[in-house]
Amino acid sequence: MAGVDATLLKDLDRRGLINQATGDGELTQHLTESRTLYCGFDPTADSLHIGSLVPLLTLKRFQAAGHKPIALVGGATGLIGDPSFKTQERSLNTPEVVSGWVEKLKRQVSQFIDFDCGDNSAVVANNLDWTQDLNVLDFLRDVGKHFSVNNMINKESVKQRIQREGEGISFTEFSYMLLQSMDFAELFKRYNCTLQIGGSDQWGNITGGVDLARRQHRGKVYGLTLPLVTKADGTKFGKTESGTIWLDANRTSPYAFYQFWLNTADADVYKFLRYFTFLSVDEIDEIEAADRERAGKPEAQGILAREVTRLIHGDEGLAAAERISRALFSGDIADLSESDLEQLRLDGLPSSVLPADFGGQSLINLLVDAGMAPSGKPVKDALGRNAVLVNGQAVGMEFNADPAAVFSADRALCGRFFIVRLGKKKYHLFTLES
RNA sequence: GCAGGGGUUCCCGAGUGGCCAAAGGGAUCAGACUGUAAAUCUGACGCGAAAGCUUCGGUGGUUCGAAUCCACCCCCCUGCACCA
Repeated sequence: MAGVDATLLKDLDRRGLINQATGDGELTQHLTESRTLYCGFDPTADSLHIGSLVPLLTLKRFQAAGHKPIALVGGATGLIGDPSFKTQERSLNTPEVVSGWVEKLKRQVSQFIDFDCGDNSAVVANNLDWTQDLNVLDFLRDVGKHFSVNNMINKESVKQRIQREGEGISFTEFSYMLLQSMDFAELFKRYNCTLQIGGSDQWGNITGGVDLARRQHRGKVYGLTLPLVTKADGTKFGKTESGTIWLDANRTSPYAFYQFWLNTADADVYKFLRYFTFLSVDEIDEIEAADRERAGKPEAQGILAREVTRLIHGDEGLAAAERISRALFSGDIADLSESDLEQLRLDGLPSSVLPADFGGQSLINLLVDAGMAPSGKPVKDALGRNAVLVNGQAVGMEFNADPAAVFSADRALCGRFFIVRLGKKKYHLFTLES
C-alpha cells in the first residue's frame, strides 16, 4: 500500500479548505492510515459547474495523500432535491432525465480521480442502487426511526423553509437528509467508508449520516465540510453575464473557462489558487509576495487560469484558450494569418457564417443573432459609444442599416474573416460565405 | 373547507385610478480611468434602429383611462377545522 501523507489535513487547513469537522480533532489520528471517503454529487444538470470543483479537487487531494475516494452520484437523491439552504421548493425532474444526467456526471467525475492506482483506486457509486428497491415500511422502520423530527426542524439548513413567511417545505424535500444519511451508512457497510466530505451547506446532511452509521452499524465515521467559495465583493461565485461556468466544454468553452479565471479579482486570486490548484501553499505565498513586490499587474490570475484550465480541459484545451486569448487581447489582429484565424474557430472562439445577402437585416440584428448580446439594446448602446470594433475599426450607429458596407470583402481579413469585438471582452468571428 | 396574508419587470422590493415601462437597491452591460483588475464617475437596463408595441398570477368587467376598483379562477403562505 502506498504511504499515507499524514500532513494532509494540515495542508487543507493552510489552504483554508476546512470549514468544520466532526470528532473533536480525532480525524487527524484517523487519517494516519489509508481510509475510504466519499463525496456526493447530485444530478441537477447534465454537467457539474465550478461550484463542485472544490469538493471534487479535495477528493483528489485525499487520493493523492493515499486515501480511497468514492464519488457518489446521486441517482436517488437527485430525484428528491436537497432543500439545504434553498429558499424555494424545487420542481422534480423525471427519472429518465435524472438517469441521463447520472451517466454524464459519472463520466465527468471520473476524469478527476484515479481508478487504477492499487488499493486506493477510486470508485464511482450511485445511491439509486440501494434505494430503488427499498420498501417504504422498511425505510420508515429502519431509517426513519433513528431521526428526530424535533432535531431536523432545528437544522439551520431548513430554517428558512420552516420559519420564513411565504415559503414552505414538502415532506419529500424534508426527507432528503434521511436519504443522504443512508448513503453514508451504506457506504460504511459496503466499503468501510469512514469519512464524508462536502460543502459547508452539507453539514446537516453529513452529521445525519454520522449518527445513522453509528446507530445502525455502530460505526465510527467522520464528516468534514469545505468552505463555500465566496468573492470579496460579495457577488456570487461562478456566474458571469453569460451564466454559469460549467465543467463541460460543450457548455463553457475552454476559452471562456480560461477567461473566467483570468478575470479573478486581486482580492480573491490567492485564495482561489489555494482552493483550486495543486500548487503548494508555499509556492502560492511566493507568488503573492512577488506580485506585491512588483506592483502593477499581478501574475497570479494568469497562473490560476492556466492551472485550472489544464486541470479541467487538459493541455490541449489550455493551449487553445491561450491561443485565442493571445490573439485577441495582445498584439494586432491584423497580423493574424489565415491559418491563425482558422485555428481560432477550431479553438472554440464563437463564430458564424455571414449570409450572402443581408436583406434588410440591421447590424444590430446580425450581432444579436450571432449570440453576442441577448437583445439589441446593449448593441445599440455599444454602437453609440464606439464600442463595436470590426477588425479593430470602430463602427458607429450610422452603419446599423448598412451591414454590407461593414462586412465587405475588401475590408475582410484574408479576404473573408471579420473579428467583431463588442465591448471590452466579447468577441465573435464572422466569415464570409465562400 | 373556513379565516387571514400574498402573487409587480433577472432578484429584493415600492406603487393602490391618470404624471407608470412602473420608485429604490442589488445583479448585469457599456463608456471614462486602468492591469482584459479594484474603487470611482457616467450611461443603459421589457421588446423595437425608430415610429411604436407588449407587461404588473389568469380571465372577464367597471371606467375616457387600471398594476391600482369589481367578479370569478389558479398558485403560495399562516392558522383553524374536517378526516383519521
